[in-house]
Amino acid sequence: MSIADRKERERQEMRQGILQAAAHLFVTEGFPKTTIRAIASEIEYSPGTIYTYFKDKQEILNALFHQFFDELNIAIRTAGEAVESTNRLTAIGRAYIDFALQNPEHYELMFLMNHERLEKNLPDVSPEVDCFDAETGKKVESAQDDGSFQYMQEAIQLAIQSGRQPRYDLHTSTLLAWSLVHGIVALHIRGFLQMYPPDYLQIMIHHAVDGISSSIFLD
Amino acid sequence: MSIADRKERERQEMRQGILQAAAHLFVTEGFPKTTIRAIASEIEYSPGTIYTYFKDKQEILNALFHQFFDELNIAIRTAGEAVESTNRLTAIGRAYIDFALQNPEHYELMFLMNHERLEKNLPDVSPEVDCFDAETGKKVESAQDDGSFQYMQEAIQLAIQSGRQPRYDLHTSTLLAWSLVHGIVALHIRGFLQMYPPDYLQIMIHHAVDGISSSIFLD
DNA sequence: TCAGACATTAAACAATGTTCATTATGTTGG
DNA sequence: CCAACATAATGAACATTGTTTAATGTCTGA
Repeated sequence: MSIADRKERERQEMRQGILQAAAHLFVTEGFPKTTIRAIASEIEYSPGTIYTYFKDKQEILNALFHQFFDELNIAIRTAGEAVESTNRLTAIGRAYIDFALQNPEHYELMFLMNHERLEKNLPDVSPEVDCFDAETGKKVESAQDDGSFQYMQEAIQLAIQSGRQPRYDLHTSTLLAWSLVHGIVALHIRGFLQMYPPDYLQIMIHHAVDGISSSIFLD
Repeated sequence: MSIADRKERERQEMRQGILQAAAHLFVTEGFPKTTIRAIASEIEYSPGTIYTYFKDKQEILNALFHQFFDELNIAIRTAGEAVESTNRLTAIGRAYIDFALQNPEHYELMFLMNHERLEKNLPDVSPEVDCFDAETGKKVESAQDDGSFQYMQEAIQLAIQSGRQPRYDLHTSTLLAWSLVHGIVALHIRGFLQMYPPDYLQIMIHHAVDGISSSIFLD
């Protein structure tokens, strides 16, 4: 079965090549310029060939979507593990904002764009939601436990276990923390913070990172 | 000059008709279905006629953009003026979230979509930024003073003048408040909060509205 | 060797935003 | 009232999208 293996390998390499070209165009030229024809041209194939490896354009975006989330997760966890659990939430927030500001096109595809046909598995963000399930009444354990959001939730839980006084329940705290950092970078990327001088914006963002903790903890 | 007046009036009526048709399509069918041809069909004219009244599609979106911001501003100010200044910030936050959740397509166009060619005057959101100007060193008074963001900033200032202890300076406080509410609704509209049962999400959002104050005030 | 599976391509398709020559209509000056 | 002109509306056409397909080539497996 060696030939079939090679074929499959070549197929995956082609897929990766297409994804790489798409990601490159996406980052360097922006989304509108990332057309099927441009991707095909980048890898020096005809447009039709793309459809041998991906069902449609959305499937390419899906793949990039997951790929970018993996990058975010790595960045978040790396930053989180580098500090002790008491500072973890702040470190995560800082890493999240840095990721978004340094990879605005990634963040665009991940959180800002409207995907419609995206299969919203969100396999790498969702936290476990085991709070009261409305229908069955029993807790539902999510199979997912390696997402950034989940990790943020764990960091908050660790802080609580370390003695910090939470203002709200765990899920609400996590939502507030996530909303705060997402809100800042989303507004910034969309140009709604342009009226602030860059230096001052940096200071405000720095304060905001500290603000994550103070907004969800009493002490 | 009565005939010229009538012509100008008819022209504005046609513009309004086009905008109304576009807004209707936008809300009922969503953005992708809001094509020039669909708008033209809605008002029973040929597609080319649209270009007699608008330079291109982006100009139509610009007009809707401003129109929707006017609606948001009215909603915010109405909610704000209905309560005394101590509760104003919370009322504004609640109104902001309600507007976004009840008019997701509006919010989509206003804050979520990527406009690129949009002339970012943002004539109805921006606050005055009179903090230290990097170049000249002197404060720059913005001509703009009726935006929702500006109004939120004033509400925070009122709260401070009423004796509340701010955790950060005024601009940072305003940014945090706005980021928090925008973050929540942006994540929700993009489907990132789907794992929460709707009832529970409502409770969290309710907590979040209270959280605006507690995140920027010490007391 | 040969038949079938597969990859690649160019061409074509439909739908988009946009432009343009043509037609029609209404306005204005004499 | 008529002739010239400005303007608006139209349908056809254009370029650019994503996508499909028939044809061609290539490679694999028996």
